[in-house]
Amino acid sequence: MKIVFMGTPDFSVPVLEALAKEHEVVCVYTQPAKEAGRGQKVVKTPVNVAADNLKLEVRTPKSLKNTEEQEKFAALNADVAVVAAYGLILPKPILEAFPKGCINVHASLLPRWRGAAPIQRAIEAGDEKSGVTIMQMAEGLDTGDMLLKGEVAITPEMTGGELHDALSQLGAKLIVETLRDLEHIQPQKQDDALSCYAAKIDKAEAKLDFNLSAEVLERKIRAFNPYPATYFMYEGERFKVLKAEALDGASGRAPGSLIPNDTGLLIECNLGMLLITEIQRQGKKAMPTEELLRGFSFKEETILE
RNA sequence: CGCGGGGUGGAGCAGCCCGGUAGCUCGUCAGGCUCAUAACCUGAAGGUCGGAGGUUCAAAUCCUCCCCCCGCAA
Repeated sequence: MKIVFMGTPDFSVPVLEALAKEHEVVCVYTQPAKEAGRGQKVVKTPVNVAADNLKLEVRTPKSLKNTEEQEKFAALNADVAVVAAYGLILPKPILEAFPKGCINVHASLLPRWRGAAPIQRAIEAGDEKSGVTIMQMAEGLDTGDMLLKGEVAITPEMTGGELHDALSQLGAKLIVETLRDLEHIQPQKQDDALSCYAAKIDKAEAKLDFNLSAEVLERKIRAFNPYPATYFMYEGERFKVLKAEALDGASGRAPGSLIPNDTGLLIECNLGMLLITEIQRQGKKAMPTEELLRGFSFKEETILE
């Protein structure tokens, strides 16, 4: 089949690569390269880099709302467009440009977790499973008819990064299957009553609030690992928290208090205690808390805010 | 030229501002104690202080350039 691929971050790359193996990818749409990172260098998106390696044509329009871009898109005369975390709203003329329309690879078991950050939200909410849904795109936000689904169990230790990678691989596998059997698949409507939305991750959420329970915090820490990574402030310095264990019990101290102990960095929460097991100081690499504590000490009477 | 932190024996840190024989916690090795131990005691090995220049009687410490790592912000 002739396919137009639309995607942007790392998540989309395996999907593009899988498609390129079996089909003719006539063009790749991705977000424009922009200034990013230290030194504000202009950086191409991961999909752009992958497409370059595959020697595919790349287009990076800032918007698809104008008729000129829409006509250029339609002129590709593809059979279908595959969209995976592209990051742009697709107007109706785009959705209807090709015979098979636009098919989306979404990182959740729809209708649960429509929207921008389904991977992190699923872990944060304590879901026991996540997955990928391949769907026919419609005008609403992730509301189109579903074509194929695959599940991934969320284990008690799984991080956002790990789930991301697993879903990315699964998505690549499922989109290939979907295109193979497209003629025979019966689209299924989503039950809007069961839907919920995965709001974008706000940086402010990444700061740990010890007035929450240890259990909730542990899930957030896992969900936000590796990005954007949760943190707390200690004497003006930011400490990223990558991993932790929620423990039962209480020390009787105020939430946020450091609890002296032999094991490691233990923090009182509103309910339960949090044992930080992997941590990262500013300017340092992430490391087991145990290692940091060999050369660095937190003052015992500290109460983190 | 977006802002900033850091590279010190195997690991994590201190020392650098106020140049002058390299320190702490842990690990490793040897010995001791012990029914025993990731416990305790004693001793030992191990570092051209990221690299190259410069200043100086003397540089981990001051100056210049380079390499690598990371935080913020996007």
